[in-house]
Amino acid sequence: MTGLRRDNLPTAQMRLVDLFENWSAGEFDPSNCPVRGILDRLGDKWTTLVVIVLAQRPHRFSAVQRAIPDISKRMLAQTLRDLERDGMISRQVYPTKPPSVEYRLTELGQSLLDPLVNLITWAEQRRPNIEGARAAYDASDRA
Amino acid sequence: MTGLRRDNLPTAQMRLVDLFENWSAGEFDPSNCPVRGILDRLGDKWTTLVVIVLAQRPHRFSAVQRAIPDISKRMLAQTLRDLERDGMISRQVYPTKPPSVEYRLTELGQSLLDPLVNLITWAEQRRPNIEGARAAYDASDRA
DNA sequence: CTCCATGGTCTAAAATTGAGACCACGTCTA
DNA sequence: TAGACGTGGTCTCAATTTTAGACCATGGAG
Repeated sequence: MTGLRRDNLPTAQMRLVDLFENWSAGEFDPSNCPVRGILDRLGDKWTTLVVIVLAQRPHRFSAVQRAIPDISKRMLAQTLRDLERDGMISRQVYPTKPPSVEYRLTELGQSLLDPLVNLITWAEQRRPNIEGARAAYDASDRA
Repeated sequence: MTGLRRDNLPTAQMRLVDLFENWSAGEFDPSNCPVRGILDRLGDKWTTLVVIVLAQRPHRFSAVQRAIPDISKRMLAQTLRDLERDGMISRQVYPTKPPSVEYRLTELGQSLLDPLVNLITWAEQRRPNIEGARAAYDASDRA
């Protein structure tokens, strides 16, 4: 019940309602939702950070590691592999001794930068709100 | 070497370069980066999905669970608690028997919808590219 | 009396992640 | 000539996180 009144709804919300209805219509299998499969990867804790680093300029494996000191080699290798598989970055091997490998954003990877910057900008702008809310919550008895 | 030429750089990338330089300037401690703390939560695998569900309308605990069948109660409870702590959703208890609890987006939560929709739109538009890249990668010997 | 639904918590098992050793190779230093 | 170092990783084992599902108190319906 309580159908949704779509008038007076902000644009983003309306869009989300539409999306959700479409998903639900096609017997929405959340674990099969393609958008979710993509969003999941972005939420990988390391993925966005690596993309931001590669947005500066192409990096070699160990340069990325230096830029993100607290990533383990294991996860860095995996993150880079996943990003390459998704076509977001390219991997170029130079046959020097020892061989060096350069990772760089593809056009697809570049195209992620716009929405990513939007999100970061939002996080920056809303940071005071969020930190305030956290402090208030922690000060209350629920903490 | 290869300092960055900032002319001819797309806007988003330039912005990211600036951000990164600011971060690095202040002896960038990635584990202390506030924006990262916020982005980490959004990448929580369940967080965005819950936000999308609550963007439709307020939901009760079990309604959210029905909307996202493959989330465990434990993680749903935790995700909702974290979102409440961050001031993104509000929790309203109605003293019915048994008591029911309603979760709804706050203004802060609503404000996330815009960047979130951008990201989802990007994912939708680029889905063919990404799936194509995945198929190509898996078909190659690296798989 | 029994079953259902409410909003969770708790425990044990499964999955993911992290720390760090290890590798082959060549080059630089002593 | 012997070590040590840097390259881009992989491998193993331990620590952390997530999941599945039992459980709880309450009250209403049958």
